[in-house]
Amino acid sequence: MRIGELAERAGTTTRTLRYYESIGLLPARRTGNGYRAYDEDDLRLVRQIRTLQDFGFGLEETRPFVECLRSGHPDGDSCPASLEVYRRKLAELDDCIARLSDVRRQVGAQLARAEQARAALEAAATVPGGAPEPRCELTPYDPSYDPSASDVAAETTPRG
Amino acid sequence: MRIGELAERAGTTTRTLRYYESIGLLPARRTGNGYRAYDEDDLRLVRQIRTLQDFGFGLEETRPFVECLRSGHPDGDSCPASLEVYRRKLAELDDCIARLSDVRRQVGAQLARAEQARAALEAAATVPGGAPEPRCELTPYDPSYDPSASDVAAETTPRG
DNA sequence: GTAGACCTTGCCCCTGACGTCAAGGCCAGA
DNA sequence: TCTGGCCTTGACGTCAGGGGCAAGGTCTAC
Repeated sequence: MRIGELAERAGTTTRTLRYYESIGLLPARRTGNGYRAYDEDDLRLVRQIRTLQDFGFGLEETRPFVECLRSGHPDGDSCPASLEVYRRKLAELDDCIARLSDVRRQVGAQLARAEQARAALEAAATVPGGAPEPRCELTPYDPSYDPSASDVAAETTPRG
Repeated sequence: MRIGELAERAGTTTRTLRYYESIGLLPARRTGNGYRAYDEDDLRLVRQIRTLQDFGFGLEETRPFVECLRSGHPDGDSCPASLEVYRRKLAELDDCIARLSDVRRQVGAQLARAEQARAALEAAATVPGGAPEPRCELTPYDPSYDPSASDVAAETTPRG
């Protein structure tokens, strides 16, 4: 099949598939006229990649799974390198969740303190204020708390 | 004070302060020769920004706090807009933690399943007597796989 | 009067995962 | 033959938060 069909069947875009090829993740054979040619195995590779991406894996982290599938294994996680990525990802997730929980606690404490201070002020002088319009922009969570830690989970990017 | 001193006292760089000015977060007065001039209040603003950044706030999210300080309040979170940012951040954190926890659960399940499948395979392969020796950790086109992998004692990354 | 530290603006670079043109090639149907 | 759709490569933009360097201006100390 050609790139348009693969993109449609895999639920992605042609631009994405060309990008995968450009980083060596999904090489494509070519037909006589230069068009990319894919088969059902390539469709499975793309689906494996997208599944892992939904888990927040970066593209580089999907590489062992893709290689595993391409070498003939029935599942992308049948190989030790894939299991290692799983384990590293679990450790990253645990670390990330712990840090976020700590930040949540601190921000919650700051909010409580500031709200109490405001309540005290407003009790002193009752001043009606306008409702602050909340911005509806979705700001993604920032995993770069530690600049040397590889990041995880870009779930808030509208990809799906 | 000039930009170099402010950067040093705030624990950041001159480049960062110029960047803040370029996005309108920290405007600077100018001396006759064009140098940026800052005072102690600006130092407090920068420290407020850095504190919030340590919590994972984006620069845009620090803006209400900075403007609150600049309008004369003793704390950056004395204003309703700042409180609103706190609350939105808390909601984001809760959402993010929930999603990451769910992903963690799913990845953990995948790992357990894949490990069991491998154990079964190796048990079956050991009975005939050959070493399993899977060859899927080869990643031929990958000069630098994970430059920032911290620990986990990654032994299955040959990388060359 | 000059060395050297500090300042200015401006420009290109990086990450990740693509989106969005632009200019042109290939092919099937009317 | 024309039209329209799909394909190609290439280049630039995005978002955040700056890093790094160049060319040149300014100030201070010796």
